Amino acid sequence: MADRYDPAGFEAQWRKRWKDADLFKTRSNPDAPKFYGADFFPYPSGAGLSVGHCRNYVPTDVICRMKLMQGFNVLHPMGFDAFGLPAENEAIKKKTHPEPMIKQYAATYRRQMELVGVSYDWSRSFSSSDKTFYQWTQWIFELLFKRGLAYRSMAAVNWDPIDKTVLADEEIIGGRAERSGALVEKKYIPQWFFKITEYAQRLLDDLDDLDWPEGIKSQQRNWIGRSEGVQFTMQLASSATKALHANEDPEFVVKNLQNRLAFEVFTTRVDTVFGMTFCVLAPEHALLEKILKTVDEEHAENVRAYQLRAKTLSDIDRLATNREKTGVFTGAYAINPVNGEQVPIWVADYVLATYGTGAIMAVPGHDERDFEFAKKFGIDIIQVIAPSDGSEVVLPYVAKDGILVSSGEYTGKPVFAAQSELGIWMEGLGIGERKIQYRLRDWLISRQRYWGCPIPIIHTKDGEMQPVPLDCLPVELPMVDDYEPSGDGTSPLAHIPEFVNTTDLDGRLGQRETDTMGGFACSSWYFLRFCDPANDKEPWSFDAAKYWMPVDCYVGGAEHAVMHLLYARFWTKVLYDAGLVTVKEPFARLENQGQVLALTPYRRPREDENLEVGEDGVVVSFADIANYNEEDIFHRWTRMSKSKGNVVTPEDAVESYGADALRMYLLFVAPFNADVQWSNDGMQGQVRFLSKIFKLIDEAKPMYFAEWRNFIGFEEADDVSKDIRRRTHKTIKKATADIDRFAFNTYVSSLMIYVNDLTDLVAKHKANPSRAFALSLSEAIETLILLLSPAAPHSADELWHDIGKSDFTVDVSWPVFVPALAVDDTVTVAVQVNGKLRETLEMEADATNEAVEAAAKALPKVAAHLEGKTIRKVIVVPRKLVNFVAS
RNA sequence: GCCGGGGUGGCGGAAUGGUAGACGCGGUGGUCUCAAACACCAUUGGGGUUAAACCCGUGCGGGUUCGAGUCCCGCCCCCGGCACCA
Repeated sequence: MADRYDPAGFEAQWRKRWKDADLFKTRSNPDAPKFYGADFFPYPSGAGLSVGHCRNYVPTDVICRMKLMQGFNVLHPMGFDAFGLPAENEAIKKKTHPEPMIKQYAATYRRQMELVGVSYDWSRSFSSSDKTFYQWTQWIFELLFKRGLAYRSMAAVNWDPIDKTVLADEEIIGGRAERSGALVEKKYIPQWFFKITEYAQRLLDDLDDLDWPEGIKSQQRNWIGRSEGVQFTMQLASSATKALHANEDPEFVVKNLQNRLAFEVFTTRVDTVFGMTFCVLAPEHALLEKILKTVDEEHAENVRAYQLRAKTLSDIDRLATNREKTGVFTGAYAINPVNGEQVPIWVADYVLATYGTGAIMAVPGHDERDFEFAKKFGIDIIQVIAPSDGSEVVLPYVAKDGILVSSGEYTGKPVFAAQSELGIWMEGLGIGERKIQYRLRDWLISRQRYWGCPIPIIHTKDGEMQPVPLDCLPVELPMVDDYEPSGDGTSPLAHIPEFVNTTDLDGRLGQRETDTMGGFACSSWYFLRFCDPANDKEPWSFDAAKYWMPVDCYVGGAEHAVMHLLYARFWTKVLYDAGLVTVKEPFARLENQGQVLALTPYRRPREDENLEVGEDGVVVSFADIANYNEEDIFHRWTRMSKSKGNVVTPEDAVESYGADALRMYLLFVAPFNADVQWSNDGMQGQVRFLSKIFKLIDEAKPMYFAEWRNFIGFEEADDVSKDIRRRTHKTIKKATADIDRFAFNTYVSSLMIYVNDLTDLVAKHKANPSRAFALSLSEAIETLILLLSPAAPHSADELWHDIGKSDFTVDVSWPVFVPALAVDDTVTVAVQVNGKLRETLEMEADATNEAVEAAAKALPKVAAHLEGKTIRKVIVVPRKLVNFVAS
């Protein structure tokens, strides 16, 4: 073996051997447990992979390789999220078609993934744009349609005037399109939705049992946004009857106003209902039309003008933070059902048409927003909740800790009691009900774009919608030259007569739906297809999904915390309800990797320059730095991206340092979920470590005895051999547990410690090794190589081969921890006086507490600190610590 | 503002309530070399000392405990998400 570590000399060779042996083909040993490890479905961008992407794939690979060695049947697949806007936009830009383009990009991704030695089973790979895949995406769409979970509805959508497409709410950041940066406009067109709201409660409840990061679960909970409250009816009082009922019994009033105009309000604070001094309708509220007919012209005019303004205001203006409240009085009044009081009805855009009922009761005494509004327009503000301790408060008092005041017969009741009693009272009267409201909206799936999965629906002459018969699927995306957005808001497919014109189930002329599905549809079930990717009869066989699901470990970026994961959970639940899968949740465990940041040079902007959003300087290329004054250049850690020119590719890294060094570096540099700062020095450190291992094994090889396992039990162990075995088994325990808990940095560090220790021991004993030493060293060498194998598989196989083995390390059993061999003979005991460390003490591991205490007390330093003091108490933690409490 | 995650040497980071700073990077000194790079050895939280002893140290202020980076209370700062959700 070369004494210099030379990855270029062996890494490629091993990759070829793995491929020739079809080493990573999914195995199905009937007696073995299964492990399904998956990475998020990547879009294969034209820029190719950076080392940043490897930060996702390498750790998943490590845990999958370990599971493989532990005897699991491992499903470790990779495929490509090929449909969607990014691909389409790039193809347009490059004046090519997305189909061949994406194929080529995917091939590059695959080549790069193979270059770093990731153990995917490529025989199971597919792209979401493959007919054999999207046929089943359509199949599932129809399943949803038939179950009443897919519907079409006229809806205000977010129109991106640059991409000329409709955006989901989630694709908009601060009123601008996430991708194009365009100011988003509103547009009304018919849209397809999935009824995810029907699953809101289950999506919320089932989060509890998932082994996911708390932050992600919490984001999903917020997104679903459950709130409990009361929805009740507000009757309108005409201005003529305004004074009429002022002092009458509320129940009488309510009963006698049944035929009037009315609207519903939802509140989570029904306990504050006696504090209502006005109510507010959203400008889009349907009832306004009717209300305006009952009021004088001046008020009606004002309201109409306000409605118009609200409509033309872009979302960015309307939702701008800290914006002053606006609104107008309608001239009409509504009746507070609990006390018969009449309150003015206002229109204001701080009430959202899309949440709750689009109308609220306003209690300025106990709600910040209502308070602000009342203050501005001079509306009464009254207090109906007071702190339990009787203290004075400044309104608005929004805390729920308190009792009701000035609230009729409810005065004196605690907030929580009043909430439930008022709810029950209203239910009894039939004017309201206790209700649960969700913030979650239905999932908008339509895209008016070409490059997506066609929605398999036929519109008949009578306006009926029929699902395309299952045996006619897939509805193929036609291969056309011109697929650019039509710019009129319809899909490019709408302009292809051969596609649109078809016959319906009854043989009459019909038209195909021309919208395509957003990419989230594909990524909501691809993990099921991996279970049975070649199936041409059904999307997956029940048994295959039953065997492999759920994904045991799902790894990807936290940026998909809400959308992808929520949608995939939703589809899984629907499929569960349909009896097609046996799991209610697709991903048992989720891990989010951190990003890889690169140090990027910037220059200070010139005075007249406009900066990119969120930037405080202009990116300069590394080559250009020399052209600027030193004081005008500064560096930032930013995400690697092509536009910043700071990308390090796997090719770069592998060429300079080797694939294993790259893998080791990514694992070691920081905890898995933390962002890391790319460093060539860090890479060099891993090269150093790997070459240390090669050197160690080269040194130890003369003492290596392949049959150690058959003899080690019969040889009397000396202190050194016991020591080696102790270190070996402690390292097995630590490495195994660390990989399982995604603590890859400490896994690598435990190997470093192990290598350092072994190197010292070998140097010390190689001149005169005992037989016991050689045997335990042989165990150590094999263990080291095997423990290294998931992280640095090329090196491990090279070393394994070098000590005379002919199999691949992934085919060898993972080392087994033997607790008895890891037990310490002697331990270091910390000796404290009054909690301060004064000395340490070597003791036999089985020394009694008394012996330890006596030995500790006898230590000169300890004795000095105890001098002249009385020992009040002695705390002995066996094998760890003695603490003398003295004064 | 609300929700979530964090704040530990020059840097990345270790640490079931029990020896803070494992492991690595960088630095310093040395060996090798004509020289450099690589590599190797030693050293490396701050103060203090010839060397020790000793003192100070995990964002800040309190508390619980024999003992707190770790638990509790109150703040400050950073990162991510949501943002008029009634």
